[in-house]
Parts: sequence; structure tokens; C-alpha cells
Amino acid sequence: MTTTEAAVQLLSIGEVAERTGLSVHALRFYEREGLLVGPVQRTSGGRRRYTSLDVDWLLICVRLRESGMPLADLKHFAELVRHGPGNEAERLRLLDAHRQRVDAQIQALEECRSVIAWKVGVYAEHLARDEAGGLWDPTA
Amino acid sequence: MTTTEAAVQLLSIGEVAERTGLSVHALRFYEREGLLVGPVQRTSGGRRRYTSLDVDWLLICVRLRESGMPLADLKHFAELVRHGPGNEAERLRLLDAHRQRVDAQIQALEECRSVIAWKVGVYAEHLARDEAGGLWDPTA
DNA sequence: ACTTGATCTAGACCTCGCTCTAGATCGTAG
DNA sequence: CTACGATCTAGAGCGAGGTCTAGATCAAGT
Repeated sequence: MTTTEAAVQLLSIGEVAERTGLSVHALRFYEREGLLVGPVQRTSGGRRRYTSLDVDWLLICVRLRESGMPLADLKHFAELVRHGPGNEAERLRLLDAHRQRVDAQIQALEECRSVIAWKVGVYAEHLARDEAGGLWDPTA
Repeated sequence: MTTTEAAVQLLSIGEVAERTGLSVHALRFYEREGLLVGPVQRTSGGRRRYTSLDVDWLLICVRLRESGMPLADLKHFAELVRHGPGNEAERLRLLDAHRQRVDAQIQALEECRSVIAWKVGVYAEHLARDEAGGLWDPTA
């Protein structure tokens, strides 16, 4: 037990695709675009080997993307992290700003949801009564 | 008081843009794409005049778009409405399916939000203590 | 009549975020 | 050794959803 850590779990691009939900194409694309924190290791033959840290970062990327963060912001965040300690305040600002946007998004969606639900109700009631006249009034 | 209804409120495209938040370009685009329920009236000179029903429909469109409904679905919905009564069941299905997607979206966003909030907390605490070592661990 | 600003049409163009292709190479199983 | 699937690079292509341009016309103020 000297240098050989029991399985440092290096994953192929295909395996990472499975665990992150990103396609292998997207993974290569993200790398090209500078969205990763560090350079991905390679085998002697040139194949990518991802560490679990790489995967963790990608999982965070997935969450941020799902919640609507543009790739440009993600790239900015990755750059901050890449440049190491000293810019945590900016990272915090970036993330917190995004969190606020997510909050706003949730609120907007909830408003939409209630408008839609109300309209669903209108149709449901209409169908229940089987009234065939006087539609269309878009407001009711 | 015979035929002259007191101001049927016909609006120009610019006014409609203001009240819906859509650009005039987008309004013309939506029309071309068949997203409107009826043909928009025109002045003798060829300028569009929107009724308040048109505006109400557009406001609904805006909500549906905001909540992620693709233009194709919106078009489908518009077609159903255009073809008049008799297909309310399908309209209901369409809207209700969308409502379910919105619910799922809200839930997903809430999960993202909590992941982000947690990470914000990590940075905030880190900054509060002013510890400069041992970052980066993407999981913590 | 003249100027100014809003609107008109048709169609080119743009950004975003991937996705796909071609053609070569790697690596493992038989 | 041979196959075969996974991966490699560089770069083209795509779908969604508008946005913008050019050049003409309309309408209102002076």
C-alpha cells in the first residue's frame, strides 16, 4: 500500500455520459468550450479518463444548465474555479445571482401554472356541461 | 347608440407590443407562423388593427411560451381554437399535459435551487472563515 | 408640400446549444 | 491476426425562436 490507491475510478467518456446524462458529444463539446475545471487526463492512446472530481463538477454543470444558466456563465464560473482560491467572493456572487434568477423563474412558472390550471378548469367545466355555444372567448 | 360601440379599442402593432411584451417583429412572426386564432384586421392602408380578443389570446400565448410550450404546440392549440367548438376535449388534453410539464419543471427547478443554495452556503461560510486552503473540492 | 416616425413585406441572418459526419485509431475478445 | 466497438479530431449542420434589413408606404404634424 504505497502509491497504488485502490481504484481511483477513472472513467471513460461513455461511462461519464451515462452517469451525467450528457451525450459523449456534449462532453467533448463542453471540454472544447472550456467549461471544465481542469484538463481531462488521457490514456497513452489518447482516450479521456475522467476522475470522480471531473464527474462531480459535471453534475453541478448539469444542474446549473437545467436551471437555465447559459454556457457563458458556466464558463466564467469554471474559469474562477480554475484560477484557484482568492476569488470565492466572485463565485459566490455568480451563484447567488443565479439562485435569484431561479427563484424568479419558479415564481413565474407558478403564475403560469395557475393561469393554465384555470383555463384547464374552464374547458373541463365546459365539457362537463356539454355546452356547445358561445365559445370562443379567450378570456373565459 | 346604434352601431357605433363606444371605442372597440383597435390597437396598432406597436401598442400590442407594449402590452404583451412581444416585439413587433415577434408579433408579425407569430402571425406568419399561424399562431393566432384569427386573421388580424387591417386598416385601408394595410396596417394591422388588433382587437382586445387578439390581445387576450396573445397574453395567453406569452404565458404558455414563458412556461416552455414550444411554438409547434402553441400552433396546434391555435388551430383547435380556430376550428371552433367540438374539439374542447383535445384542447383540454393539450393544456393539461402542458400543466403537468410545468409542474415537473417547477419541481426540477426546486431541486436545482436547493443544490445551488447549498453551494452558495458553502462559499459564504468559506468566506466568513477566510480559510484559504484546500479548495477545490467540487462536492463540498 | 414636406418631414418624420410607425408600419408594411420578403427574406436573410443570428445565437444558442448541441448533434452529427468522416475518417482515423485504440483496445479487447476470439 | 482479425474483428469490432468505443473513442479520437476537426469541422459541418441543425432546430428553435426569433431579430434585423431593405426598400416601400402610410399617416400625422407644421
